[in-house]
Amino acid sequence: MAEVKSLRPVKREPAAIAIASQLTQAIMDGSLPPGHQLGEADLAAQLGVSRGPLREAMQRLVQQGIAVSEPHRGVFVTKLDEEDVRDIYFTRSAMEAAACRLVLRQDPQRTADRLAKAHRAMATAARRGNMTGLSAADMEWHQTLVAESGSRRLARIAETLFVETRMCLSALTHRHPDPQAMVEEHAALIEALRAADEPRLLTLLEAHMRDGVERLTGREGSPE
Amino acid sequence: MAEVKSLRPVKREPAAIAIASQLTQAIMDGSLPPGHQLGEADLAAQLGVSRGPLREAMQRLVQQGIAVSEPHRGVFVTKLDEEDVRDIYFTRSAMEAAACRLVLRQDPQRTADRLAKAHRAMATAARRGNMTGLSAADMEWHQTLVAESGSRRLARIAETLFVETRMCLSALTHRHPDPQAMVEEHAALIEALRAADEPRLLTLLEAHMRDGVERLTGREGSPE
DNA sequence: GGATTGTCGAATGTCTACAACTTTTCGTCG
DNA sequence: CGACGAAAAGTTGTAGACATTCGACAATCC
Repeated sequence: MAEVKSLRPVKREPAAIAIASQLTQAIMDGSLPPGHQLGEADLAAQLGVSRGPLREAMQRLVQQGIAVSEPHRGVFVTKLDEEDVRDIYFTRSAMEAAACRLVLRQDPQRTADRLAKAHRAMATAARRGNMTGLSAADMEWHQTLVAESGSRRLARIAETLFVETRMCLSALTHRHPDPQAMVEEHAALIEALRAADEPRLLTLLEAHMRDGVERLTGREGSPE
Repeated sequence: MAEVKSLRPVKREPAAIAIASQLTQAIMDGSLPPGHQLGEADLAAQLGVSRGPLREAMQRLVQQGIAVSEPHRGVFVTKLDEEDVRDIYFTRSAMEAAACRLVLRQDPQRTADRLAKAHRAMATAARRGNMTGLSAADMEWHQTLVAESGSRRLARIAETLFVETRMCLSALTHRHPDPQAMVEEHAALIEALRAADEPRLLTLLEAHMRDGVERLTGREGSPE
C-alpha cells in the first residue's frame, strides 16, 4: 500500500472536550475571573451547544479543581487565595523535580535542546518587553520539561497546575517579575541539566519555584 | 438560637458525584475490570438514573484517567500495563515524599499518632491473614499521610493514584506480598517520622514504593 | 476466491422539552 | 425595620427523539 505520510487521521473531538478547552482558556486568560458563575443557560447559548455537553465539560473542570460546584447554586470559577498560591507552587515543585529525575535517566541532552528552544523564545520576549509572550514562553518551557519526562501522570497533573498558575498570574497582572532574572534562572536550569548535575538542578528548581511564590504573594520571605 | 453542633447541614450530593463514586468503587474492587466498556444504556438502567448524569460521571472518570473515551465507541476502564505500574508508583513516591516534607514542618507527632492507628489495623489484619483488610489498612495509612500534609492538591492527586493502585492490586490478587514485611516497613516509616529524620524518612519511603512495584511487576530487580 | 463495497443494527452524541427542587428575590404585613 | 411568605429564576434530573458513527455481515465485482 502507498503510505502517504502527510495524511493524518481526521481528528474530531467531542463537544465536551472542545467546550472544556474553551472554558479553560477563558479562565486562564482572565475572561472568566475567579468567583464568576458559569451559568448554564448563558454559556450554552454563547457556545452554541445544549446543556448536555456543557455540563459534561463543567464536570471535567470541577474534577480538576479549576471550578467548584455548589449544589443547586451553580458552578463557579475557583477562587485562589494566598495559601493556594503556595500550594500550587509547592506541588509544582514536587512534580517538576520528579520530572527532572526522570529526564536525567533518559536523554538529558535532547531535553536540554528542546528546553533551549523555549528559552530562546523567552529571551526574545524579554528583550522586547513582551510580557504576555514571556509568560507564554515560561509555560511552554515547563510544559516541555514535564512532557519530556515521559510520565503520563506527571503530564496530566501538571496540566491542571499550569492552568492554576496562569490563573494566578492573570489575576495579578500588575505585579511584574524581573524578565532578566527569569531568563537567567531558566538558563541556569538548562545548564545544570546539560551537566547532568542532579543536586544542583533540584536546588535551582526549588529556588525558581520559591521565586514564583514570592513574586505573587509579595515576597514576605526576603530579609535584607 | 440554640447552636447544636451535632446537627450538620443535610448533605445531598448531586447524582453525578454519587454515580462517579459507585463506578470508582466498582472499578477499584474489580467488578468493572480494565478494558470493560461502560455502556450507557446498561449502566443507566442498572443505577436507576438517566443518561445525562451518568455521562457527567463518566467524564469525571475520563478526566481522572481511570477511564478512557473512544469517540463514538464508548468509554472503557483504563488498561494498566507494566509501564503504568511503574509510573503510578513513581508518581506516588514523589507525591508522598512531598507530603512527608509538609508533615515534618507541621506536627510530626500528631501525624505519627494517626498513622499509628492505621498501622495497628494493619498489624491486626496481618496477624489474622486478612489480606483484603491488610490492603485496606495500607490504603488508609497512605491516605492519612497525604491528608495530614494539608495540601488540597496533593490530596486530590493522591486520590486518583490510590484508585489506580487498587486497580493494580485487584488485578493481581494472586500475587500476595509478605504481610510481615509490610507491617515492618510502615512501622519504620512512623519511627522515622517521630524522629523527624527527613533523610531517613524519604529513603524508607522510596524503598517502600520500590517494593510495591517489584511486588506487582515480578521483582525483576532482585538477582540471586 | 479474495478483496472491495454496500447495508444494517447498535451505540454514542446531541438537542428539545418538561418536571422537580432550591435558592433568591421581593412585596407585604406586623 | 424586620419577619414572613409567595413568586421568580436558576439548577438538577428525566424522557424522548434524531443524527452520526462504528463494527459486522452480506453482496458484488474482478
